[in-house]
Amino acid sequence: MEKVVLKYALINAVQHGGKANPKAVIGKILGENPELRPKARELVPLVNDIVEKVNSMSKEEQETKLREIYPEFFEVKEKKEEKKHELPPLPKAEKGKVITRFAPNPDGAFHLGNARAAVLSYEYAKRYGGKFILRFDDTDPKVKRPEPIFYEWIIEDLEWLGLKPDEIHHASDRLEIYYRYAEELLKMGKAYVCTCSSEQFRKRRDEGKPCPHRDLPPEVQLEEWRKMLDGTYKEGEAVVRIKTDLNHPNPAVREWPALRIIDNPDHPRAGDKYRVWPLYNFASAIDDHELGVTHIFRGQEHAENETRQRYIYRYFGWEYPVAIQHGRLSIEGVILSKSKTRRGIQEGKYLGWDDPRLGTIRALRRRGILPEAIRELIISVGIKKSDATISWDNLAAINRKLIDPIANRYFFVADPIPMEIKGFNEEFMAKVPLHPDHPERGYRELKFIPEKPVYISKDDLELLKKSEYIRLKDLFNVKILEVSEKKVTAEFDSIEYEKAREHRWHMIHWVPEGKLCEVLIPEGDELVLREGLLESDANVKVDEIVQFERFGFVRIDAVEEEKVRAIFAHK
RNA sequence: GCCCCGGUGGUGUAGCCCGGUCAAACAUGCGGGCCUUUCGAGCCCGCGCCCCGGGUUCAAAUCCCGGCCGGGGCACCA
Repeated sequence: MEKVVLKYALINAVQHGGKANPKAVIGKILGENPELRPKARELVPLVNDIVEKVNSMSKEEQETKLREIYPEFFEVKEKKEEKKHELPPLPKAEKGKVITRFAPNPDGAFHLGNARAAVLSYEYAKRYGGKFILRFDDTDPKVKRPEPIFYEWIIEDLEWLGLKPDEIHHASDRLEIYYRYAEELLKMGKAYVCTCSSEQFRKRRDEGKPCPHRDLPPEVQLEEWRKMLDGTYKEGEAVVRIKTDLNHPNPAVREWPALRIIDNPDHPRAGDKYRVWPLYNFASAIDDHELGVTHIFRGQEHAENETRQRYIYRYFGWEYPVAIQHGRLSIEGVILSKSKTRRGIQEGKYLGWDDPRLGTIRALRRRGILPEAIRELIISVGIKKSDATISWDNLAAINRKLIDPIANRYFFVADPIPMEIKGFNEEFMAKVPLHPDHPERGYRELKFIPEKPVYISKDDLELLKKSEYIRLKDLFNVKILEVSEKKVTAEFDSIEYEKAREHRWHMIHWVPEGKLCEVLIPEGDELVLREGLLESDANVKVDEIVQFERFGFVRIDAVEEEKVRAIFAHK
């Protein structure tokens, strides 16, 4: 045993600068030799002893000794396998039998926060060879009123993200189904029609007392239910409640409401055909069962709803799906809230649901974020109950890796300033690859003409003030003579790139002439507009993601006759 | 007020269920270097974390209790 202890003590000492830590040594020994665990108590003094001896040796002695008793230590080493971000296995998941669903209310655009549930649902369904269902939970024609356009957008955005649903359902098509189950529950005495005012009801509920309608017989309940359906009761006058435990510790789950009346719903799909509408918990509970959903992914805010919905599952003897709640996902400083977004659009602050400052999927797409980047981000964030606020850097880093190889390079000069160059009297064609790592993609050409200025960016002015020489990238080296906000004067120095490198001269981009280009840069709540010149040879197309060298990656948003508009993605 | 969740470097995640191989991993960020006709990419080095306090144990990021902090729910919203 002493030998074993000595070995680990030496290893520990060698690994940690000559000083072994007895606790770590014991841990290591017991970790790798579980059969010694019962003897832990005897081991401690022994280890302390040996560690003390080891620590009094010099580093060289330790190493020599270790080499002598355990030479393998020096052979193995390294081999650090990188494990990819991967989702953990799903509980109770059987191959081919996993059915997940994404159930948005089409009352606003799909955003990154919603995407978390969608991506997880899709990824797991795919992983287990199951089915992914899109269900529009559009049962509130009043407060969170669905709008036709969002039904389309959600499908579009989902497909853009690569999450094509296997089935699409609309809760608003399924009212008859909810009615049937509601009647069933009324007959079973598990639900009742409550005509209390909400204040009255809340008071009783908080005291744990039943409402007077609760224990009326099923015949009466069905009679009342008719009156809800046929219009005898008006909006706000009656509601179907699910019986629960009146003393449930959380008053919020007691006797929760299942269906209510909306007088003139004017629902975008169902019109005025129905006046009794289910609430979220009722519709969702019924649908998840009816559609055979096995695994539910949803936000933490729904944790309590599971408790509510389980009552129905218990009454019908159904098995509740595996429900996984995740925390909220947001991006640093980006507004995701539908109501705030809507308000901002109405006030004219945002350009629309795809304003690049927003966190909607459409906005991210418009900025040049790739769907894979969003998926990767969400998968790396994983299933966690705590909220996650991702930084832009993080998303940008993932996205950059994806777009760097595909984005062609161009020179864009923001806030151009003319630079007059003396001392070079021939035309000179700069030939620059579209992508430095992929010359096979071709070249772009920038022609220098004597007597005509080239344009450089105001952003580089500081650099020019500090340097005596500078290289115009892919052209030649110049000596700076005069610098002002209006004009820069320079003198040709040399052509060779090597000279610039040798002297570590800074390199800036430039443009002999160009087309007008504006770049929209989202900066927090501001949308900064930068205007400048894009090299005239740039054959960019709408939707293309390119890199403006030394400026950043952008997505081309519009190409007009005389002007290109781009949206800034990230550095 | 009542009821649920959570808390690991600046940020995000892994580890926690089942205590030891965690002197805590990965990515991003930041600092430095190499390479490179971009301040891009790539490569190398460095920085930086278990919310606090008790308890259990030979041993706690991990289990238990208390506190603090954060998020969410308490709608005839989803």
